[in-house]
Amino acid sequence: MRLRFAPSPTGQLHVGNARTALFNWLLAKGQGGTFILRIEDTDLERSSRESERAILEDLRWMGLDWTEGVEAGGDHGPYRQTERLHIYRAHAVELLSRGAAYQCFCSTEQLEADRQAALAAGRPPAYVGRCRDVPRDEARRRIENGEKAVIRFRVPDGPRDIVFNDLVRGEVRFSTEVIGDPVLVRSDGVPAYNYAVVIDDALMQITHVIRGEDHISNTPRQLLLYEAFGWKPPAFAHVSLVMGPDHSPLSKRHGATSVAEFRARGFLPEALTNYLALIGWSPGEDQELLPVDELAARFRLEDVGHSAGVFDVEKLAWVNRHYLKAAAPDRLARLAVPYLKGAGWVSDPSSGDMSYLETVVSVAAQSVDRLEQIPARLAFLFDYSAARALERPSIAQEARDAASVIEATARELEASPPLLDRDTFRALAKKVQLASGAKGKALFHPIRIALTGEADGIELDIAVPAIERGALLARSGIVPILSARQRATEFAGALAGRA
RNA sequence: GCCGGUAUCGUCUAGGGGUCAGGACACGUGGUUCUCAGCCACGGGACCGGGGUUCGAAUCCCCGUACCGGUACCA
Repeated sequence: MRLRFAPSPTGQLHVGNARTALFNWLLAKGQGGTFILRIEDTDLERSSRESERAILEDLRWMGLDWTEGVEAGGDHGPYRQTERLHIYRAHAVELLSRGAAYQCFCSTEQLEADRQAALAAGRPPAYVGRCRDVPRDEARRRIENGEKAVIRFRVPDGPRDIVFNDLVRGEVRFSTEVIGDPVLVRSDGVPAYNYAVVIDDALMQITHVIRGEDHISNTPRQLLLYEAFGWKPPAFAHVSLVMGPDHSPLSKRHGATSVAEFRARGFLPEALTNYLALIGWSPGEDQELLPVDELAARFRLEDVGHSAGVFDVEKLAWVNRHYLKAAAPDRLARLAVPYLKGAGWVSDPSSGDMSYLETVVSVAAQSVDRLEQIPARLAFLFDYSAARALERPSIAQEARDAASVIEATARELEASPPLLDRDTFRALAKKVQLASGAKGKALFHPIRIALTGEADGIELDIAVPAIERGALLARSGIVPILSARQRATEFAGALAGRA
């Protein structure tokens, strides 16, 4: 079993295409097949090496590795279409010599006029075949005179149904009557998609073509080409497209659409792949969250749904939360560093800094949707300011009402060693309770406000020791973290100053 | 216009001639926690419409409607 993903390097890898790539990869992985990566860069104006590089990076990030193709090599290369021009040329010459293809000199203006006329008459706007019967030597003469021509495939005469068994949709049928002679080679000598794809899939011995539904009506043309060459066509499977919430094709105005954007927002690759697999396919047994090798083991084309699916960012976020909770602390810390740098709190973390970050990041990761939200969750550590907190009316109000708790906290902390674990913190809270008479919410919430500067956040039992350990960090690649004692003193002072 | 495809809760889906039409996300209510998030429990919510076949249709067939794709010297 040989499968391929063949993107055009004309922009970022779109999640819809990523899903198509994933389906190919899952099938190859699950069935012990080969997954091949080919680059379809025949659109010279829009293609770029930069896009190709970005797409390859996105695929690798998702874990969709290939053992044959661009940058991997293989026996059926080259794997970039612009490096295969000689191959397409040779096969076009063969078709021409057999009369299965012909040169067409029609101008674009003429073609457009034909199209409008056909539309007006209620006929399919297919090429009328004006140049079909230009004699071979006349064609040669015109070419020698410098006239531009495209090479068209000669669709066999007479109405005939082209039928194929689509592995996800079942039998699909098209009449040759609605198929105009397709352009194989453009006037600049570059092959058109429908031609290059057939040559490549055949020569690369692709056995299963899994692609987007937008290619389904190309399939009969391609089948005709396989027939003309006497080649056995691969099996085809057309998967539905991914839509936006309004059920129109997923596009920029729906927000993020590319794999790179989701990565930048802090989605984990295993979350994206797991979620993408769930659009139009179900692993069964009411299970949804499965490791990728398990997905591959269960994946079957026959189980792929027929209808288009809406991309649901909320559900992706839920899947991501699941994997965020499962991720190893050292990995989370590493992944969070760019975001913490972005906030200006981390520059060049030492190994001591990293082990500190491991503990705090992995706690923060328990309660966010995405890595991008981790800085906000950890702002209490790196960006504490009593004065700034008290500028917020609700916090100022609560602090005034609980002034005795805050003062007691500052006083007790003066005499206390650092609160490096939850028990030490609890013991201090107990002393504050005895001194102030407050308990429960009236006790802990003012302490939270004074020590974190925020009204909500991670559990105090964890937050306070994190503050204390941060304050003890050697001068490092992390901004200084104020100790609980400093915070309580600063807060009580600021509160008294305002009164 | 023509050709092709598709249709189960708001969304992703399971199922499929007789089911209380199942699960997940989201949503609502309650519980838990100093707080947010989370977690737990409970709850509301669907077979596109019309015909036909059948004892019985959401399921099979036909028609319609809606949506998506194609109709390129784009892929």
